Amino acid sequence: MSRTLKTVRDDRLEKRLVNLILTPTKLHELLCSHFGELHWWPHDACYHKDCGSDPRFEIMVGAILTQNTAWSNVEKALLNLKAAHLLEINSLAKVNLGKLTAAIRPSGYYNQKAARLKELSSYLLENYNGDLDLFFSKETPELREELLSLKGIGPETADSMLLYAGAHPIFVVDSYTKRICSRIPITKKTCLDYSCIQNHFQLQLSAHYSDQTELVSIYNSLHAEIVELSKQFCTKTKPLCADCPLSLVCKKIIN
DNA sequence: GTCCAGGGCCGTT
DNA sequence: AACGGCCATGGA
Repeated sequence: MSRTLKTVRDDRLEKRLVNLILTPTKLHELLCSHFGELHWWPHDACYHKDCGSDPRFEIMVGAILTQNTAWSNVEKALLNLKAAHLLEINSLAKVNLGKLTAAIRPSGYYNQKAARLKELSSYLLENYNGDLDLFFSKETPELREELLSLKGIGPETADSMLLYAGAHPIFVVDSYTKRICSRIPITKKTCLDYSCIQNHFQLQLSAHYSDQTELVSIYNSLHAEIVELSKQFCTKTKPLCADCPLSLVCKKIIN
């Protein structure tokens, strides 16, 4: 086979591939039409109501508690914390470690997580006098670095806090998102690590939705949709491809 | 009984 | 840079 012929074939293949790549915008449209508009952080749960504290701090606490943990277990811990009036920066910063550990026990990894909550609340108290308005008013990249500098806060936890508590335009990548990206190619080159996926989603979506408030809303709902998709269809071991809202695109792209 | 869930840290290669 | 072990509960 001549070299030119091979190149032509490769070009065709490449063009086909480009057309078949699932963009984040398309993904959102497909999922949104199936699930409807979702907003992920469970703000309708009972511990959110009348707790007399800042819901933003509760979201930050939840972000730490849910690390590699089912949300149902996190709810129990949050209810315990609420009952003990610990969903507040000042009280959490000064509560004794044993009491805190006991309260968050149902969420698992309670020794680590207790230390992480202590670190977070102390940091906010000492550096911002517990003022979350002040804290979240900083620029996104700077804020992200600050959060990442705290022990126990990695990329996903930091980004969850930025998006869901601070309404900053940051797309959260979790194990579900990575799973979807490993099953449906979203770029020409392989893109599976945290920052590659995040950059790609943010670049593509921010070009498509220019309004910042709308962008925050899109990041929020798309993440929620990815979680639902993964839980209901694109499961870890035996995915239910037959009923999946992405089945047509997925088949087309992979085959 | 086994697997898994909205990670992240730390030590080793 | 990449990988493996570790942390721990509760529901399916």
